[in-house]
Amino acid sequence: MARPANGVERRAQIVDGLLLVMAREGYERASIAQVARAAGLSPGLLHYHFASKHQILVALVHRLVAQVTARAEALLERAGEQPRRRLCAFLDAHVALGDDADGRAVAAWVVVGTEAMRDRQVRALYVRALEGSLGWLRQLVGDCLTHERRVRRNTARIAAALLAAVEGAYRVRTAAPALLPVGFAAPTLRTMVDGLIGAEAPR
Amino acid sequence: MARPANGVERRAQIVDGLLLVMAREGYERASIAQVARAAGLSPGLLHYHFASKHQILVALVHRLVAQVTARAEALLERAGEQPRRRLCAFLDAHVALGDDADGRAVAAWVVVGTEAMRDRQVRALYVRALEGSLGWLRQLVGDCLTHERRVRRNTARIAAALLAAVEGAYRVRTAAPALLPVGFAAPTLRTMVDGLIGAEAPR
Amino acid sequence: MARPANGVERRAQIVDGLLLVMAREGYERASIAQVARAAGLSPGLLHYHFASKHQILVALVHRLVAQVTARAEALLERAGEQPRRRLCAFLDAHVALGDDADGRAVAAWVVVGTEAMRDRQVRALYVRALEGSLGWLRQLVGDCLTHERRVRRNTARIAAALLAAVEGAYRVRTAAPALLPVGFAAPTLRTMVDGLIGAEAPR
Amino acid sequence: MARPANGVERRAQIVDGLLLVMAREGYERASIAQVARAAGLSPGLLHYHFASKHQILVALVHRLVAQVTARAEALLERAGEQPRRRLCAFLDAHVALGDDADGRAVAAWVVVGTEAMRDRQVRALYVRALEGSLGWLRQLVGDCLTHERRVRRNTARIAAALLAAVEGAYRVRTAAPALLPVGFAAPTLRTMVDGLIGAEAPR
DNA sequence: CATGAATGAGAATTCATTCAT
DNA sequence: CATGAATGAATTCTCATTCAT
Repeated sequence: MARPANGVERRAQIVDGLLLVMAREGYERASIAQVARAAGLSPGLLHYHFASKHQILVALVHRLVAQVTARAEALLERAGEQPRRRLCAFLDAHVALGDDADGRAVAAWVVVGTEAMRDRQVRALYVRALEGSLGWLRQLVGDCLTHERRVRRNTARIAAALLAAVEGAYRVRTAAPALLPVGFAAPTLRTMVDGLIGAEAPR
Repeated sequence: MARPANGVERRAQIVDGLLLVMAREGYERASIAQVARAAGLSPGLLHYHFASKHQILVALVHRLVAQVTARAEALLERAGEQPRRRLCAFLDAHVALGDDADGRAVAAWVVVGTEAMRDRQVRALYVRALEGSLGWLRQLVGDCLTHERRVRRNTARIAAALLAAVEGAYRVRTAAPALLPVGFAAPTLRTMVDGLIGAEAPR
Repeated sequence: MARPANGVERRAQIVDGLLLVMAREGYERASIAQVARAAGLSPGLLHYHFASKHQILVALVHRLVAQVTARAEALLERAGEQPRRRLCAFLDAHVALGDDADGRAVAAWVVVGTEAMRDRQVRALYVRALEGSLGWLRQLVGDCLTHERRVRRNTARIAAALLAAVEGAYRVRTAAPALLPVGFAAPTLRTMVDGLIGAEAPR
Repeated sequence: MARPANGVERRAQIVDGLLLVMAREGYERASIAQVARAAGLSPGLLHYHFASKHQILVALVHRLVAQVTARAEALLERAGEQPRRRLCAFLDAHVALGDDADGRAVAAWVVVGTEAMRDRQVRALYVRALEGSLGWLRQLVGDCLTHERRVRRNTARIAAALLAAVEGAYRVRTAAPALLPVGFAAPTLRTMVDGLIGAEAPR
């Protein structure tokens, strides 16, 4: 047999490279050469495994979405049955990020959101991801309200507020980390949950 | 006099051009030629009035900040004395945007936030702007709590949550307008205010 | 005023450069850098005046067609009324080419014909040019037959035969000049005319 | 035995692949990867059997020449002794091509002719092929004239005219099939034969 | 023989910036 | 001030060729 097939690993390696560079430089300035260097590969190889730089970006978006989804599932698993705990676990999965890798993933996600403005395919994936999150949030918020015997009239609005706060926290932390330091977003969102859920009238 | 006004107008025209193109294409892809066309000027002239493309971006950031500041001041002026009304007026100044020009300004602001990741100067301005907003929010939230005789322990956190929600609303609306349509962010933020302020314990 | 507008001349210069290089190397191998050098311009300037290499090719095709058309018109003008002389003048305009510039134009035309195989736009222009020639040939051949009181049944076929011979003469001369030396194609085509017209039955 | 036949087959397969792709894309744009795919082989294998892409082209030229030669011989065989019939049989071998494979071979031949402009080796083969055809045509035209007791002064010219018409018919049919549809070239060439031979003076 | 990953040179194209007019 | 032509570096992408397996 020949040099063993390694398409999957290489692609992952390349996507990692883009993640790394993009978190620092943004998408446009993440040149193929830089990404290749970050991945420890030759520039030509990137185009052997991906048709275009754009396709690497698409693969990266897929990966970021899968990552946060997996994280959320894991935390929900451990969170048990209590609705408030589940809601907070879901939010933690998104914002309670600590190490450098997380920071870079968040930065990359911020860049992705901006690229979504002008790129159909990225936008479609980005919107789908947000829709997914919004769906989860509605479910989890609704569960809280039901469990606490409160009116559910504002479920959608509360979910949207939480989603916006999560996305905003990413942005703020990435560009202005001093304003919203690591470990600050999670309790802030808990305050939001307490306020938003707690303010709903009993049924 | 060498007509200094002309310089000011021209600069404003150019900044407008960048705003327009950047809202569509992002910063890197907003070429000088495109910006010049959008501004109705010749490409060479842009480098007569600005030393570099980067300086146009800096001027644009200044302008976006000034715009939203002016807006907030105007709304606060009209809001009267009632603290809740003042807080909501400030938030409205940020998110209750309706026409196309506003949409483009928001999109440009989102791009600015992403450029802040990699550009010292833009970051400094962006952070200062967020700090300014955060300061106002702390003040206004604190006023509400004081006025309603509630504990002020969570003031900073509530302000941060509102700031994140505002920035997040920009992002979501720009890339996924269907999820957070125009006219939706403002009431959502009012729900947040009601929840976050109302949940604080009486003093 | 600024550096004087010179778009037309520059474009012509660039098209000349492509003609020169393409006659030697073919279209694909005629790199922008080579064409620029041949034209005495910087590579970037080619893309200032043309959106793409392909557009230079299109402009070149237009020019080659215009050139041979002008040539044919001039010769027909001088040929007078006699139908045979007019037909031969038209054919001469196509094949009685002598100097180096002509040789390069013929070589470029051969390359164009091959590019027409895979390029819509070039094909459209090439086909239109051949249709034009065929139209003229039908007219001129028909005139001969009428004037000599012969049946006109084979007009189309004779015209097609002459067109094929002309295009074939280009090809053969370009790749194998020894087989069909300069100054040989014209009398050969006269022989064809004599044979093809002369063989038609009297009416 | 190390299965030498395999090598021959593989080489033929590869040449087929080039023929296929080249008829569509031209030589430069026929990438090794495409040719390999068309041949159902792996890219690496092409360079095991051929030292370079160029060598595949050379092999293809050999094959195209051999094919048309074999075709001509077969038709001459069946044409019997009558000189006119033999001449027409020879021309038919070249232009009376009907199926897709023929069309592709013709297209490839057109490409070869253009590559001959800039490639010594290809030019040598192309010229030799044309010389061969021209030799045959001179012979066959001469036989006709002799048999019909006509002067042979124009033999070379008539042969050259027929050769040009054949090569031109290839070109026109490939790029502008509507102008010279399949099944049209053969009778057109017969008209030429009739005209050119018939016009020669009796001896 | 066969595979397909890997390389690196070179291609077209873009574009901020400069500058002659 | 204003123009738009000109430059050259950087970028993405292609591809013949090599080579480890």
